[in-house]
Amino acid sequence: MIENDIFRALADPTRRAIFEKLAAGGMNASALREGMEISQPAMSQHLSVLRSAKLVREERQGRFVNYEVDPEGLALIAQWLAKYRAYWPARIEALKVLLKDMDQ
Amino acid sequence: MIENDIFRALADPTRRAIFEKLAAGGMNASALREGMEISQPAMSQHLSVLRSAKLVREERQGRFVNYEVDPEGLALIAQWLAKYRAYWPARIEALKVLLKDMDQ
DNA sequence: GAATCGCATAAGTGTATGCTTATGTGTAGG
DNA sequence: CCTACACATAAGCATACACTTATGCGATTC
Repeated sequence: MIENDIFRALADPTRRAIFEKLAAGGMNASALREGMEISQPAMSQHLSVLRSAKLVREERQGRFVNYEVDPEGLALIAQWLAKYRAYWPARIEALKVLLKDMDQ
Repeated sequence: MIENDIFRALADPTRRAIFEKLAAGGMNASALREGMEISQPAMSQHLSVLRSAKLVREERQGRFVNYEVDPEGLALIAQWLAKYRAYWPARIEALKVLLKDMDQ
């Protein structure tokens, strides 16, 4: 179940930080480690978890591996969230922003 | 960090099932257990986790405790998701549904 | 082609998590 | 009040998880 992979992946604060960093622009694993006080194997393992959750995707570039946000994971979260739209409060600021951006 | 509580709460499939059940209508803990093969303490513990994640809220009714979906948790997920709207694919079906529902 | 670099994988370890059984707490009813 | 009921909490246990160190594997570079 992919939903399980997604929520489990996001349950770890380090992985959310990695994801947020990637959201600002794709980069390789070494660049991701900069300023993050995390070992190389740990980063590799986190990226593996994010990858199987479809939150991140990789692209080999020589001996580097460039990582970037995978929209598929985000879309799946949006789908999950949409199931409960009956319970969304009418005027949450985030939703207004969301609406404005999607209307474009 | 509430984000942490939310994603950790949703990382468990049993808790997502409980949440989904409550989304169909509020009910007490005993009613929730029906058809779920889960012990009474386990249910109580799961509800406690969902409660501290603001995904569920309680309302005492005599010796029963009625549980229902708390919109606050869902709104927080929406906020988190909104941060990455730049990566949402243009025409995901779920997002269209989402947009349609939020408009008007 | 040997060394180095970027990254993945293996194996081991402490801690968190979800369960269990047992017990506590508060409310309703006879 | 005394019992029964709905639920919460405590304590213990097996497993999952995030980390570590060590090693493997391609790809570049000299």
